[in-house]
Amino acid sequence: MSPGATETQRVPVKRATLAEVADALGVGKPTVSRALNDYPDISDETKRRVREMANKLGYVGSSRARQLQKGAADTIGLLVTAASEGLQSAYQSEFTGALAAALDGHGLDLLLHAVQDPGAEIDTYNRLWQQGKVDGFVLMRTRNEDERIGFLMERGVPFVTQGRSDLADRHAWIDIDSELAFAGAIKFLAGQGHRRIAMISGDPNIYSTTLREEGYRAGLESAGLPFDANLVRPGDFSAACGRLGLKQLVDSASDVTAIVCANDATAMGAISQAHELGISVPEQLSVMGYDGVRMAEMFSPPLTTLSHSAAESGERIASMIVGLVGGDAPANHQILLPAQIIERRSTGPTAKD
Amino acid sequence: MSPGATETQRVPVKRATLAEVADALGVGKPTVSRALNDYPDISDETKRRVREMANKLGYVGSSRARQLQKGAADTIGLLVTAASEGLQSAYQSEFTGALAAALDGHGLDLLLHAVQDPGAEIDTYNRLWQQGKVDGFVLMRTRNEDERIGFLMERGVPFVTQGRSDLADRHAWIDIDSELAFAGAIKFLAGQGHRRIAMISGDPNIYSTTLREEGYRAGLESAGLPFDANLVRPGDFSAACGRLGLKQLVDSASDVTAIVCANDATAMGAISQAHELGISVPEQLSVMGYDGVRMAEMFSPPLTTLSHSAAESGERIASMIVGLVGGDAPANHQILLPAQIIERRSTGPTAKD
DNA sequence: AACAGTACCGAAAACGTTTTCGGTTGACTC
DNA sequence: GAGTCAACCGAAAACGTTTTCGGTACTGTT
Repeated sequence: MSPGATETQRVPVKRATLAEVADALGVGKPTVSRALNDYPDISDETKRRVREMANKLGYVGSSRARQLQKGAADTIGLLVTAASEGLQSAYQSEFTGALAAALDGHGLDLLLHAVQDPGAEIDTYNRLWQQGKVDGFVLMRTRNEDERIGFLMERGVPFVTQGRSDLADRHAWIDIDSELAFAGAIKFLAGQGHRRIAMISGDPNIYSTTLREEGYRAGLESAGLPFDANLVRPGDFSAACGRLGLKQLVDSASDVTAIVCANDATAMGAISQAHELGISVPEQLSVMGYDGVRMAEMFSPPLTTLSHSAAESGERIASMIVGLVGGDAPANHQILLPAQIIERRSTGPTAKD
Repeated sequence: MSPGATETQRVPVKRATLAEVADALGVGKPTVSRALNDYPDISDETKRRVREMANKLGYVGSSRARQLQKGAADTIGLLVTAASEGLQSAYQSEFTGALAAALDGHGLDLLLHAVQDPGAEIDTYNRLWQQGKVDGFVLMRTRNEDERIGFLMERGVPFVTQGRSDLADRHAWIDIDSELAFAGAIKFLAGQGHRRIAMISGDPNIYSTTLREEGYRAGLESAGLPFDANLVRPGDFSAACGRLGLKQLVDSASDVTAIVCANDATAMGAISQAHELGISVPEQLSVMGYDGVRMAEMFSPPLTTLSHSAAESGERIASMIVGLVGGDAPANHQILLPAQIIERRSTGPTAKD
């Protein structure tokens, strides 16, 4: 009804400020601040009145001013490199979603940054930290000689890695016991009669790749099977390398009856290639994945895989980073979670033998 | 080697401040500020000296203080609802990665927030905006009666939606012409001899779902095929609904020879179910997806799909939101992009007929 | 020699919180 | 009735930038 009604549409509604709430109530700013933050030295009656008025005015404190004063951003940074997998990988994105949800539970937001130029990665960590846009970081997929870890450790920046590293005893991490998992996978396959079990591995720069290969090797050994270097093909966690790896294995080692893959995407690629080559899964060839992404269940055939929970990893990491930002020592925050075999229909007893 | 070496580990390195740079140079703070921001009223010589010293001291301006003064956060918010697909969906996560990368190109960061309780969604938009943590939003997957749109419009908050809405002429959006795309898909399938073409649709709450169905219908009409309501099955963009939908179609309309799906995940689910039922794709049944996610290529059989580029959508949206935050009128920012058929091996000429 | 004009720079205010430190009130003790 | 103590609140400073507004010094003009 007011004459200026039409204007309100475009005018960016001015946010209420702390001083306005204080003035409206005839009290001081600190009183309002402390009342809203539930300090003990404000009477219940005053708290009630303050909250009421704040509500009435639609007051929401400026996080910008709060950040400046408190020195905290209530935000955790997560960098993905556009070049490498980043959010392209199913597991990584499931994990990212879970992490964001878990952080929300702690009142933290997640700052997602995609770095284009790999050379600018460290700079970006530095900038986000120095600028004060984040209170800490989560690092996905630790790498061999991971320079990010040393960089952040030197500066005392709180961070948690997903995956161990060479410096694992000195920083916070969460990881899946992939070594044990792959050893278990071999045992499982050997138990189904497989004798020639190949592996399509992951990106050699990723720390966990070596562990997975060692698990494969250990599993072979404990099953009394010989290790044959020709049976482990390099990869990069993509579906494409699964296709390629399978092709190579078929050409060079046609007696292989089972393949374990570094992750689900690779396994799907391998199966897809097998189908094209007229090899039926699991009748002629068993294929196993790792991670247990949602899509694995819907693949054809549904994928047998080594599953671990992105939601749990996300929650544990969220708790950890909260602790670290609060001043906890990193060495107290190290968790190794197990993966478990989910048997579906991409594996089965071998026909040969 | 220095005696205090071990201490540096934990001491949070104090960040250099603007005043320190100014003092070190014997100039005033505004000079440093303007020099670093390349204002014209600072001599080149002074700029050089300031930059040099800033570099030497490792100075990186506090974005907290800057935000408070400038009133901008240089951050765009993206909310995903944990309940619905969120980052679980392959296309959504590809798009999110692309968006983050594109925003980076404009000097913006992306704040990713996962809302747990759907009822708190609007509150979260409100909070992030009022707090000043973000300068604007990107909304994924517009819904029917999308309350977010009205809420943000009323408050003059800059935002871009991915997908149109009832209020499409009054806000900024980018969308794929899915109606045209699905009509094209039907034409394509009809051209291969298919006469009974079914559809497994998407989440009925999502705005685009209706458009896709209308495209299906229009395609049928222009191919001279009758519309049969029993041939369109409801869905929710998941692989699970693809499985279910296919099962139902096989049971109730066994003469169907082709199916278009609301997205790739649904198509993969449908194919996986078909395989289990002993139906071969594409010999007995053609299946088509939508979105063109990366995994589609690696599926078995590789998926014929209506593809559109997440990277392009991300870039266009990034440019748009930059403009809007800068004060552009929303009505100038509306883009409809085409999808194109990528023919792979999940479709083929029908055997019947 | 006085003036206008230009190029460069600095003091102080401003952004909106939280913290520090002290001040006022009333109840309670001896 | 002076003194002590708790409970509650406010003025001013602080966080680290950017903006406003003006000031100085020099150049060139009359």
